[in-house]
Amino acid sequence: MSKALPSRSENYSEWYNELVKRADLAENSAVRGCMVIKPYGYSIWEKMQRALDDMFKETGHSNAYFPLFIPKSYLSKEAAHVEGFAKECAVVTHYRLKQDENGKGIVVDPAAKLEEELIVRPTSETVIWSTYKNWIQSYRDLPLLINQWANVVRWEMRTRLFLRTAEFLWQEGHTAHATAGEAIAETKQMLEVYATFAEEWMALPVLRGVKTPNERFAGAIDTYCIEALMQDGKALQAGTSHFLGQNFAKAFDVKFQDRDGKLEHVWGTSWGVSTRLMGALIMAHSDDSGLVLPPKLAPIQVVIVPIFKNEEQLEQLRARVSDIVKELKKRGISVKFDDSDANKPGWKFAEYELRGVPVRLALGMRDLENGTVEVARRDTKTKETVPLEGIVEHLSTLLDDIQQAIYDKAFAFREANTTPVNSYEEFKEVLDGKGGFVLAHWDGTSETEDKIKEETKATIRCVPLNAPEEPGTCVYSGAPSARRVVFARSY
RNA sequence: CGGGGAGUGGCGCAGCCCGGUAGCGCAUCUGGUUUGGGACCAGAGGGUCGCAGGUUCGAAUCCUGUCUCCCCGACCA
Repeated sequence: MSKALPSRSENYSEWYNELVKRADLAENSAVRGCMVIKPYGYSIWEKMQRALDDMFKETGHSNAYFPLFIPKSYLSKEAAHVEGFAKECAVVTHYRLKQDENGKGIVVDPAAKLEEELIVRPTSETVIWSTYKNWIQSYRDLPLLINQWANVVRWEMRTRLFLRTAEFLWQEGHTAHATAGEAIAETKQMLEVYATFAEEWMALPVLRGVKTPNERFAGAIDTYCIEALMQDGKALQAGTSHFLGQNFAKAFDVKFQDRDGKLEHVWGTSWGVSTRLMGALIMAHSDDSGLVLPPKLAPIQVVIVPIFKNEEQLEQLRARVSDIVKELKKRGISVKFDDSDANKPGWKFAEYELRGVPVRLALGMRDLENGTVEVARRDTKTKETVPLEGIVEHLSTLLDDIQQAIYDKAFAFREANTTPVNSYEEFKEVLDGKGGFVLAHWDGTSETEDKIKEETKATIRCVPLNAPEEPGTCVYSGAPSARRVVFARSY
């Protein structure tokens, strides 16, 4: 508890692991690959959920819930889809346990074998489309705009808290439309929702782009994504939005009658973000002292630490602070007054820094006399003494400033770590040096992408949506290319 | 699935090589002194040493088996 965090420069992944545990966000569970999200971590996730859910509602979506279990036969209806997920599915084969006949413990009752095995959902396209078949008959039933908040299971070989766990929490939107154009518009709209959320709430600049066929979602025609850059120079996919074409409509026979009375398959989309966003949030902003949280997602935005020698002094401070607390709450600013006597101020300072509380006030007798308070901001670790008069107003703008400053810092970092290269030599040099996003010409073939991945471990993160036309030649094959794509090593 | 590491009070670890009945730091509890950057003193509670066998008068320590977790790699949204 009193030891310092490992530093980022020394060992980035150890820093991350320790930070997640020490800041009380999550811990490993008894089940391999699964995590326990602790109250402090979960309250950040709840804030994310709230903001996203509001955005989904504003764009016309409704929440619903579909089952955890998927009949095995459903999964195999869309060929590319099974292929993509088959290797990481948890399967339920029995429905009963019984006492072990030779004494101790319980065993699976072999008599209780399921007729058809059930898959624990790795994603819900199949159950949902099998349901949509019954919900959709006419063009009047479209568009169908549904979202669900759920847990999913993907049996990953190697896991890391928040970034890749066997079970994770997410949100998956599944929509059906009358035309391809509408579905594509929906796909792009939701990508923009994600990008806006990342930038405005998480203070995380993201690239908007399209995946190459290699990186595309199993079963999609096109996968759009937002990609963020972490402080160690590795990329992290923060969200995806898929245009499914008519793939699932055909697999599950979902048709509608159009205005002319003709029967046609509907067009689909699906889109999701997960608790992986927590990992992105942590790795993008935090430092060697602990978490740095953007005010909009911080469970506690302002913490007030009283400095006192005895109960009478604490009473005086409490009297002065209670108005401030009331005022802050009135403005929707979450505040904690830590008047516990269990720890000294210095301990509290370190602790709230570790937890990423954006602003800390320290108030002692000296301040009461002078009518001042010490204001410390987490992102810059700077302190200033300001008048108590008008402090609420001051904090309100300060929180906005911090939100912006955190974004600006992350943006500047990304700019400094985005490098155009024109040869394969340069490509490898940048990757092994500073890392980050590498902008390079690519000939558009899977073969080249695979070769580069094999040789450098870098993948094409996306073809940016706003990529300017710029004729050039592929850094690997020398074949002509119309624009640069974004390469990086990634999580 | 391959390579490495580790299972000992709530947490982090030492002890194991060389067997003798478990120790340190943090945390907890009590009392006191403290309080503007991780306080100090005194006292107290808390562990069938991952599990199962074996060797031995005696096993945290030696032997065999087994389970689990973590890290690196392969795999992968």
